[in-house]
Amino acid sequence: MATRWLTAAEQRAWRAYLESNKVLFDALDRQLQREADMPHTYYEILVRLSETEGRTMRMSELAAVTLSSRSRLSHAVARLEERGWVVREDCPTDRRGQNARLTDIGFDVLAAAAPGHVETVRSHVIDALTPEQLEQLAEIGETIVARVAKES
Amino acid sequence: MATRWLTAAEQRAWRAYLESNKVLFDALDRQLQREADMPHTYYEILVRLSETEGRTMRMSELAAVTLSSRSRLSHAVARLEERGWVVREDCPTDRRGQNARLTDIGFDVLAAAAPGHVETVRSHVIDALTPEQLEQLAEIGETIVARVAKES
DNA sequence: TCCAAACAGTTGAAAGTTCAACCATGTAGT
DNA sequence: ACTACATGGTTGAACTTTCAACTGTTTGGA
Repeated sequence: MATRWLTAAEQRAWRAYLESNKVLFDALDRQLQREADMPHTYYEILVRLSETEGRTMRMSELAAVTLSSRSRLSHAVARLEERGWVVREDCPTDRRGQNARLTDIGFDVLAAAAPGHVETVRSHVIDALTPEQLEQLAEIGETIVARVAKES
Repeated sequence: MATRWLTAAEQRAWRAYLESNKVLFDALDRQLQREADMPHTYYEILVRLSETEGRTMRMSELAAVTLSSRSRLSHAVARLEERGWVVREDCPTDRRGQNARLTDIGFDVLAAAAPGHVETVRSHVIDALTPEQLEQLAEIGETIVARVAKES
């Protein structure tokens, strides 16, 4: 079957999406790296842990909610543990399992990093768009997530 | 000044955007890696070169249009050169300069990779959204790009 | 002409990600 | 109980990206 190449309008949308992603995550990563000495993925791990009861989560679940592979998470948590921001503990109910727990130091680090990060997200994205556009963005994002999940 | 945290609606949009990005680029990278043995960034380099007169571009310009650092591009082109997909040539008008040129082999590799990639982009994004949503996405992306450029 | 600053590009080390292989534990079926 | 398979998680090697330092070239004045 012949390839259905993108039309001009489709290309415009696709390239705008690609470009906005790159410049945006570049900026966010740089900001976090500069002000909090961590990449965005690590920030997300800390956020998820901080939002959980007991600031503790099973490794697999943490990998699932942060959308990272178990391998990636394992390496990442190893680094976070070196810094004392997270500790690993044996899971009491499943001897295979490990829990990652956010330490008090890790929580403080996150609390210190959050305002700068949120401010950047706001100024680069949230405050740049109208409420209607934010709603559209949510719809579009959710549609893509659902579609990709279905395809693969 | 007190941090202006995200409202529920803002969080929904932001997290949907984050999540769609991750699952989408994960899927795209995996598809390209599997079917064409290259990451998405390399694909973009080949595309840009293929679209240029003479399939040749100055390293700095190529870095600019692919939104990558000169260092990153330098490493990437080194790998592409090892594979014979690109060659570096001295720039005739500026002895500091280097031109990257897409080889015939590189062009063929790109031509072989493109249909599968476009098909994936279509099925995961373009065909999942309405024409209105694509237009919205273009607007949103362009707004973010302009904003980030202004901020930094 | 000479010098300082800017520019073009590369390099090596450190950090993050991916992939496949691996160990240990749990689960289901016979 | 035994076997086979699935699950939870880690590891090391290969690869990509970042960062800072570096070489060589050009440019714009004194």
